[in-house]
Amino acid sequence: MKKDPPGKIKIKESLRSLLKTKDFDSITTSEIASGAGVTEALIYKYFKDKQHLLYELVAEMFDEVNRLIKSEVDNKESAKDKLKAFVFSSIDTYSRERVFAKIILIEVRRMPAFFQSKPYQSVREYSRLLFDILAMGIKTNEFKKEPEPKILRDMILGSIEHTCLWGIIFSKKIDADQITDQIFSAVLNGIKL
Amino acid sequence: MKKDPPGKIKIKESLRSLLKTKDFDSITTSEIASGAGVTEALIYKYFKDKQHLLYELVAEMFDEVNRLIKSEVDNKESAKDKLKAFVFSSIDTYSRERVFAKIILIEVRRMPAFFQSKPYQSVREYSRLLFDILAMGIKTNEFKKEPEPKILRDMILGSIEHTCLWGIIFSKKIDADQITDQIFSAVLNGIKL
Amino acid sequence: MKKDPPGKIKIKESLRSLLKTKDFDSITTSEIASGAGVTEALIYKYFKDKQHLLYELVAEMFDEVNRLIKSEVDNKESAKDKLKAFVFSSIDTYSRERVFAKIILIEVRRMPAFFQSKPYQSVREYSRLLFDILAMGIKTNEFKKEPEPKILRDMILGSIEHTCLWGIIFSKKIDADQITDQIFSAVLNGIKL
Amino acid sequence: MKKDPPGKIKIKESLRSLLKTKDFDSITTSEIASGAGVTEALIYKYFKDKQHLLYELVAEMFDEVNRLIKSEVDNKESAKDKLKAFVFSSIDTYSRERVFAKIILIEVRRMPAFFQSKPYQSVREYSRLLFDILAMGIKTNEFKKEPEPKILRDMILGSIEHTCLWGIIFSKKIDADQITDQIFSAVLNGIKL
DNA sequence: TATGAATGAGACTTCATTCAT
DNA sequence: AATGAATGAAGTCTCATTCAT
Repeated sequence: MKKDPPGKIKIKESLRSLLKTKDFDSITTSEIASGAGVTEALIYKYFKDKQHLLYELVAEMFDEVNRLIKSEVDNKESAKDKLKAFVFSSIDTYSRERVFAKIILIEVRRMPAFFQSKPYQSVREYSRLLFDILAMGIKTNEFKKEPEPKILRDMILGSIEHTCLWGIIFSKKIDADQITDQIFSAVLNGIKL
Repeated sequence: MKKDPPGKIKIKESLRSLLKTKDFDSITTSEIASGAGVTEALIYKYFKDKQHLLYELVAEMFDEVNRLIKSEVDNKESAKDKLKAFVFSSIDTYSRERVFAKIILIEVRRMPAFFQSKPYQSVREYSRLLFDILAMGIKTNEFKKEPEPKILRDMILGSIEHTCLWGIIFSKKIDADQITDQIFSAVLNGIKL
Repeated sequence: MKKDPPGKIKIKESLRSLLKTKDFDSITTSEIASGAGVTEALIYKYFKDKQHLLYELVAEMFDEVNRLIKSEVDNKESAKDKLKAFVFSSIDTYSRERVFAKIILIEVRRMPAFFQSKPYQSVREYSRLLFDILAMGIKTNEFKKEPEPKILRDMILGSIEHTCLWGIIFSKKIDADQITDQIFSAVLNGIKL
Repeated sequence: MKKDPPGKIKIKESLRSLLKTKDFDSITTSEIASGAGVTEALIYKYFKDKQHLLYELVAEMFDEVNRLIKSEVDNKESAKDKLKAFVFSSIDTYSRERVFAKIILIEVRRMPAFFQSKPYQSVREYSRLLFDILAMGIKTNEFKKEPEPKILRDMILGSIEHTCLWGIIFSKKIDADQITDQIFSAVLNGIKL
C-alpha cells in the first residue's frame, strides 16, 4: 500500500473539488487536468478512464465514511442506541459531505458498471452494518421479529436517503438531529394511535 | 387537447422503447429517429430539445400513474386503508412500469432543469396525495401527531423507492404484496418490542 | 444507385488528392475535412470511419481500373494477346495512377479488415481475370499445362507488382512498354538458352 | 562487437514476439516495455526511437537470412542450381520466419525512412545476390541474354514475394518445395507450348 | 408534415518521448 | 544499467442541433 504519486493525488483532489459545483458528466477531463495542474494524459496513466477515476475517489470517500460510522456505532451498547447512532451519522455525513452524497445518491445509480466495481463493496458494507444492528436487536429482544431485517433495512436506508435527497438537490440545510429523532421514533413506535 | 400527429407519437414511442434497454444519456437522437422511422430533424419540430422530449414522455406516464393511484386511494374510506392502497399501487406501478420507474427514480434526479419542468408538478401531486392521507389520518385519530406528516411522507416514499430501486437496477422481480404488507405494518406499529 | 450528396463526393476527392503526397496513416480527418471544405463530422455521417472512407475510395478506383483492363483484354482474340494486354494495362495503370498504386500495393496490405471489405472483391475480380486468360490459353493450346494457372497467375502478378513497386516508392518513371515486352517474352519463352 | 546488455536484448525479443500477433504500428512502446519487463524509458536509452528499434531488429534477422541463403547458393556449382537454391531458400525462409516475412513484405514498405536505414543494405545485398546469379548464368551460357538480368531479378523476386504474400497475410501453409519447382520451371522454360 | 444535408464544439483517449534521479 | 513521473501533441469520433426546401 505505497503512497500515491503526487500527480495522482492532485487529480483526485481536482475531481473532488469540481464535483462541488458540477455533475460528473459535465466535468471534462480537460477541466480535471487543469484543476490538478497536470496534463490530461496523466489521468490515463493512473486511471483506466474517467469513470474509474470517479470510482476510485468514491471508494476512498466511502471508506472514510464507513470508518466514521462504524466507530460511532461501536461506541454504543444497545441495538437501539446503535441504530440511532447509525441514522444520525448517516444523515450527518450526507449533510456535511454533499459531494459524497451527490455521488452516492444520484450519480452512480445510473452507471451499471459501478455495481461491478470495487467501491460498490463499500456500499454493501455500509448496508450490512445496519442489517447487523437490526439482527442484533432482534436477538437482544429490543426489536420485534417482524418485519424482516432485510426489508426494515431498506426502509431505514430509504428514509435516510429520501429525507436527505431533496436537501441535497436543492442545496438546502439538513437538520440531522431533528430528522434523526423523528425517523428514530417513527421506526421504533410506528404511527398508529 | 387535439391528437398528436403521427410523427410525434412515433418519436415518443421510440424513446419509450429504447429506455427499456439503455439509459437516457446513452440514447442518441439518431437512434430515437431511426427507431421512430423519421428523421432527426423532426424531433426538433415537436420538441424543444432531447431533454424536453423526455419530460413530455414522463409527464404522460406520470399522469396515468397518478390517475390510477388516486382512483385506488379514493376507493377506500379510512386513512389506514388509503395509506395501504397508496403504498401498494406505488410499488406495483414501479414493478410493472420499469421504464417509468427508472426515469423517475434514477434519470431525472440529476437533471436540475427537471425540477422547473411541467412533469415535476406530477411528482408533487403524487407526493401531496400521500401527505393528505397522513394528515387526514391524524385528524381522524387513526395516526399519531408525531412525527410530522412531512417527514413521515418522506420516510414512506423513501421506503417505497428504496425497496424498489434495487429490483429495478438489477432487473429482479418485485413482490408488491409482500413488501406492502411489511412496510405497512412497520409503519403502523413500529419495531419496538 | 442514387447520386452521392455533394459533401460525400468532396470528401472522397479530398482524400484522393491528399494521398498524392502523404500516406494514409499520416493523413488526418481534419486535413481531409478542410481539404473538402466540410466539417470533420460529415465524414462520419457518410463513412463508418476513416478506414472505410479509404475502402470506398479504393473500390471506386478499382472499379474504373477493372473496367479499363477488361475492355482492353476483350479487344484481343488470342490468349497470348489478351495476356499481353493485361500485363500492359496493369503496368500502365500503376504507372499513371500512382495514388491508386500506392494504396493497392502498399497501404491496404497491412489492414486485415481490408480483406473482409467490399473493395477486396475488386482485387479478386482483377486477379481472376488473369487466371481466366491463362486457363483459356491452356485450352486453346497456346500455353503449357504446367505450371498450374494458379501459380502462374501469382508469378505474373508478382512480376508486375514488383517491377512497379520500386518505381512507385521512389517516384521514378515506369516504362510500361519496355517492361511489358520483357515480362511477356520471359513468361512466354523462359530464360533457358 | 561486444554483447548487448540484457535490457536491450529483452526489448528486441519482446518486439519480435509481439510482431507475431500484431502489426508494428499497433504495438505500443508500453507493450514492448512490459513484454520485456523493463520500463519504457529504457527503450530510449538503447534506441533512437521506436522505428529504429524495428530497423535494428530487421537488420539482425536479415543478416541471418542472408548468411543462410548465401551458404546454400555457394554450395551449388551451376547458375541453374544456384538459382533454384536461391528461390527455395527464400520461400522456405518466408514460410518459416513469418514475423520476418511480414516485416519485409509489408511493414517497411511504407516507411520511407527505411530506405535510408542500415538494414536496407541487407535488402540490397539479398537482391544483388540474385542479380549476380543471373548474370553469371548468362556468362556461362546457361541463360539467355534477354530479358535483362535487372528485370528478370524483379520478376523472380516478385514471383517469390507474391506467392508467399497471401500465405502470410492469411496465415496459411506455404509449400516451399512445390512452389519452387513450379516457379523454377516456369522461369526456365516459359509457358509457350 | 417532413426531410436531406451539414455543422459546431468538444469529448475522451492514445502514444511516443523526455528527464531527473 | 535502469526507472518513476510526467508530458506534448494530436487524433478520431460523437452528438445534439439547425436550416433550407
